[in-house]
Amino acid sequence: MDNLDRGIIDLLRQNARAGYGDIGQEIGLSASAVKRRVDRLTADGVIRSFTVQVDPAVDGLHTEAYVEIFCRGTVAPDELLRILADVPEVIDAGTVTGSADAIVHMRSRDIPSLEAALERVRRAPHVDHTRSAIVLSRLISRAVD
Amino acid sequence: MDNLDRGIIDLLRQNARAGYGDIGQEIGLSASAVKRRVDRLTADGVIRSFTVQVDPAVDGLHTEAYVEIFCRGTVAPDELLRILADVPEVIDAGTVTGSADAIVHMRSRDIPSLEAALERVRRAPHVDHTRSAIVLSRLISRAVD
DNA sequence: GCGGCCATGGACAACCTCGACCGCGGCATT
DNA sequence: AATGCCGCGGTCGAGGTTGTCCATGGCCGC
Repeated sequence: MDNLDRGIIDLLRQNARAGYGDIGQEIGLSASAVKRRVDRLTADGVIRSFTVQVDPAVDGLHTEAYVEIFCRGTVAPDELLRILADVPEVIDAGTVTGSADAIVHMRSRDIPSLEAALERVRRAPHVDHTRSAIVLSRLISRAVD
Repeated sequence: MDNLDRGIIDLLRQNARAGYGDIGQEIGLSASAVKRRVDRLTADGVIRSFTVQVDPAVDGLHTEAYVEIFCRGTVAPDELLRILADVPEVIDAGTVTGSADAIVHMRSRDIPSLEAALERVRRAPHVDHTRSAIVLSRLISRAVD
């Protein structure tokens, strides 16, 4: 993981379909050297996946919420992960400091489907209650993963 | 925007470097038809960009937090946007229902730099106070934008 | 029915990918 | 210093992919 790798990743972030030759020309490497490095970065898990950013409105995913999860007793992160992994509406989630056990970012088609997804989380074992904040207007969306 | 387009986007989400021929075989279209549709989707802004998902730990961005922002009086979303756009640690943010005015997802190198970024937000005009939940362990990270 | 419109599939040249092979430089061992 | 090893980059060529062209066929309004 050197400056060359970082340069390759920067370029791929801008355009993941860029040719190896083009990338190489940019950072001063041959096409095959670039491919080798990209393969290595992918195998090592540095590059998790090649993907596309799609306009969320097109998916009809207008409705978002941040949900705090409060559990009964102590719950291992693995437990929470198993619950949340089954809910596709969950975009990102993590256990947190503070009174809540976890915060979950959800995105859904509309309020009813968001409510349905929320209900699935609420019904999970150990989950005591949740506290939702529905997103009114998205201000910033810079997330890359 | 039909089922074919949706199929193409689904496949590209899984692997943005997939060949047009492969995609076509999957959804029942020729390579050229697929390319045309991808070009159109890109031109129309449905596909915003082709990108890579990189392990955040590699960037040294280990530290995350969800921050609720409470303002004095009423603040227009534009105002909040201007404040938050200047803070690169902000990954995503939105105004929300509930007692907080906005929720902000931040990612930073370490606690001190997170604190510094938080301080910039707190000092902004109209911001009364904030409430932070630092992420202990990331459970899910499916966000694509 | 007819013409225009649009999307598809096929064909082909240009281009890119990807694996094999080779050379170079650093490093440890002898 | 010489040797062998290892990682890394360059070059090359076969095979696959891309991107453009054109002909075809469905669909709609006239």
